Amino acid sequence: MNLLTQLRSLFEPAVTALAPDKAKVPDLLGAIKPAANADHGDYQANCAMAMANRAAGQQPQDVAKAIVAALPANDVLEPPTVAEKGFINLRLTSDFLSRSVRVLATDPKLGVVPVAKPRTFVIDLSGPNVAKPLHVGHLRSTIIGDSLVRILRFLGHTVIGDNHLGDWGTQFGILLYGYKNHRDDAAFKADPVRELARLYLHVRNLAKIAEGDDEDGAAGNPVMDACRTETSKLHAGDAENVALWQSFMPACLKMLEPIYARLDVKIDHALGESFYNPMLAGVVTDMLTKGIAYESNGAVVIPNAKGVIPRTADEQQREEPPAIIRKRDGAFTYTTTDLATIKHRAVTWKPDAILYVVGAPQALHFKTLFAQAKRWGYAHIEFQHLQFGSMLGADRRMFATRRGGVLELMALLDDAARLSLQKYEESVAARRASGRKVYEASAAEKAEIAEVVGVGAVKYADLSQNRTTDYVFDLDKMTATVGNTATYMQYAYARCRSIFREGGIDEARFRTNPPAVLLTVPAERALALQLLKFPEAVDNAAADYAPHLLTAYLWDLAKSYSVFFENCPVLNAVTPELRDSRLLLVDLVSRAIKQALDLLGIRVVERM
RNA sequence: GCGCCCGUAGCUCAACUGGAUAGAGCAUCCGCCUUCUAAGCGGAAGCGUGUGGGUUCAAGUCCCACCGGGCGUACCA
Repeated sequence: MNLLTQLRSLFEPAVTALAPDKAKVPDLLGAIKPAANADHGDYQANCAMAMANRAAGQQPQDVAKAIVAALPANDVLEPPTVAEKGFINLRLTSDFLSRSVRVLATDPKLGVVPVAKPRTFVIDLSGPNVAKPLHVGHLRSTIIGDSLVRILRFLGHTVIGDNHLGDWGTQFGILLYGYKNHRDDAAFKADPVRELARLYLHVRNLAKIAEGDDEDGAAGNPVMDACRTETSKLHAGDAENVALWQSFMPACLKMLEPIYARLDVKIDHALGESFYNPMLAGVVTDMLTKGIAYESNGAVVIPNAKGVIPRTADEQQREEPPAIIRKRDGAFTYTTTDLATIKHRAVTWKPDAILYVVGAPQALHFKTLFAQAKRWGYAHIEFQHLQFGSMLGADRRMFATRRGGVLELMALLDDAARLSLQKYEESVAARRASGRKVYEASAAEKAEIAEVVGVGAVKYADLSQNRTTDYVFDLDKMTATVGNTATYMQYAYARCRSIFREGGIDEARFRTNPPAVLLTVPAERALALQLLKFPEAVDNAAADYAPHLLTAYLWDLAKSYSVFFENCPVLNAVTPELRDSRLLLVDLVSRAIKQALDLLGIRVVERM
């Protein structure tokens, strides 16, 4: 049960009775929120200020008092206090917290109730270009998308993860050109993936010599022109190119498996650009027929989001460009593919929403795409471009394959695991030096810890921020072991488990037949409140499609637990009842941390 | 030129449909290991949110202008 929901329904009758404008009641109830400052209580109701009719001399404070007076009798809240400016401060009763936590212990979903109206989401995530190793630039889309899949699914929604592979684009023209002109047969036989990656870079470099830093460039670059010709031939069904493409694909797809396995990411479908290729001509025809697409300068285009196709030089200066869906040479574009994809998804899965977890540079593309897709017949679908900033190299420039030296994702994870192991060994050495008890992990356990902590660190670093700004990639910061990091949460989890292990206690009884919960000191109360906020955190993360709201919750929870851990002996509690109560809290904390981390796609270890 | 995103402590970032004295972590300084894991805990110091206006009972949040940065801007994806 979501605490906020409970509080809002408690306030609803009083606020409805006193609100001058009944239509605003939902907004007013929305102004009940967690206290900004713990000194003010657990929650606060900020509705009185907006309700007071100052013109009539009504003071917010008086309205607040009236609301409080009209609240139904309940044992949820201590008597609310009213602040000078009209804030109503709410503090949950200890009894309510105790009871609620005890109930929570029996709930496998930790208080999260399935949504009343499940929706169907398609989440477009990861989207690597096959034929090239994944690099750090794909990290964000993959793990943010995966986390959203997990969160929405946990809430009871139907979620379809779809990996829109780049398996048909210009990079295949580059590969075809490279393969035909520069291949090393022995290398291709030995490791096709590496050889294709080499060819890709090699051709880029050839083009770069002719053209400087511009990746694809305009007509006139002989190498890129040749590549484009290969792409066109492939798209036109040229037998040789199609055969080569087919021979490339298995290796390309196989290359993706280990990285997804290591990231613990499972994507339901991988319908790439090639899958949609046969539908593209039909899309263009249909859009032309329906009067959505037009011919312009020899190409077929759809209007910009405003519905305009700027034609004059002056218009082109002021307006956003249209999107080309069929080029002058007859080739289709990724806009065409995306339109076909929308149609296919709409027909196949009948989604209520399609979420695109794609970088910010594509904002204009999606703006145009969504606007015209709605006109095309998909106005009932919620389209969201969940954009994120680019990862920058140490030179503050965007990572890009063409510059070479791009950190491949596998290598990144190797480095992260290695760094994590190093930091773990240092920590163990320090503990040993100070005479502290040290858990002597076996080599196999150490390897497991390094992997779980290292990969977790990389994921958490990304998921814990919701910035649309770019950020500089810094592995050392990502694998930091202090502060708001995955390691801190994993450590808190291990400390929970350690208590049960040391005490030789089976946690099952705390879930099936929970003992009474005693909240005797502030650390226990704070922990209980934090545990009860888990559903709220999941709801918030889902509502905003923002995993970082979940990491913020985890951080608060783990911090509360660390304080509890310092102040509250569990196994040596003064009475058996208090011991049981605290064991219940510890078990719940471990479950909440594990569950929240799982929703982020991050694993835990029992000891570290 | 036009459009989008962004600008919050030295650094990295929060701040939930505008709401109380803008919060964390890192780094710095001080303190805490005979008790369940010190990858921990407690404390100190540090910003008034790029600038200038405006709206509002209330602005980091909304509006306008400007400054600074990033990205995009019809035949790459």
